[in-house]
Amino acid sequence: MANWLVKTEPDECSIDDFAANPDKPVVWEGVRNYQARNFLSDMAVGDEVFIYHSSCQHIGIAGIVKVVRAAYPDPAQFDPVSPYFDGKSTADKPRWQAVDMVLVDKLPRLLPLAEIKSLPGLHDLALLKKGSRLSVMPVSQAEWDVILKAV
DNA sequence: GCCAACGTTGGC
DNA sequence: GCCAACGTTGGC
Repeated sequence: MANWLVKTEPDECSIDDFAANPDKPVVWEGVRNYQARNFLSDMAVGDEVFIYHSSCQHIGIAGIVKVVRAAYPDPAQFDPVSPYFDGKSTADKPRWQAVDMVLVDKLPRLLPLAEIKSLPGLHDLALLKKGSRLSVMPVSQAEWDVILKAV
């Protein structure tokens, strides 16, 4: 059992998209970075994940979702119409992975980035590392607890 | 819109 | 294998 954080632009997919249809798994596709992909592959069913809204007006952690289907080949990589299409990917040798997730809770308030930065014990969190662009990252139990407590 | 930081590509 | 050029990320 592990915890994670994923970034998303809310215009693309926000916590409200999870909340709008709580029984329908959201396909977390389009991750096109190898390190992030490897973390996706490490996710297990039942793992809980912070949803982080980036590149938007209200930047921060918006809610919690959980994995309901572990990593499988990202369907978008085979779809020529998709912006995530990858011509170098084949069915027997897929490059990219997706997971399915559903809502656990929308946080009662969005926890802003500035506030996350002020919390103790998060120095190792990739989110706060200078220049880090990692979009899928592990969150330790201690880090998870610190963040949750601050909400 | 700016720009620093990063990852990927491709020529050599 | 090196590294310059390029495209992308993402906070401000």
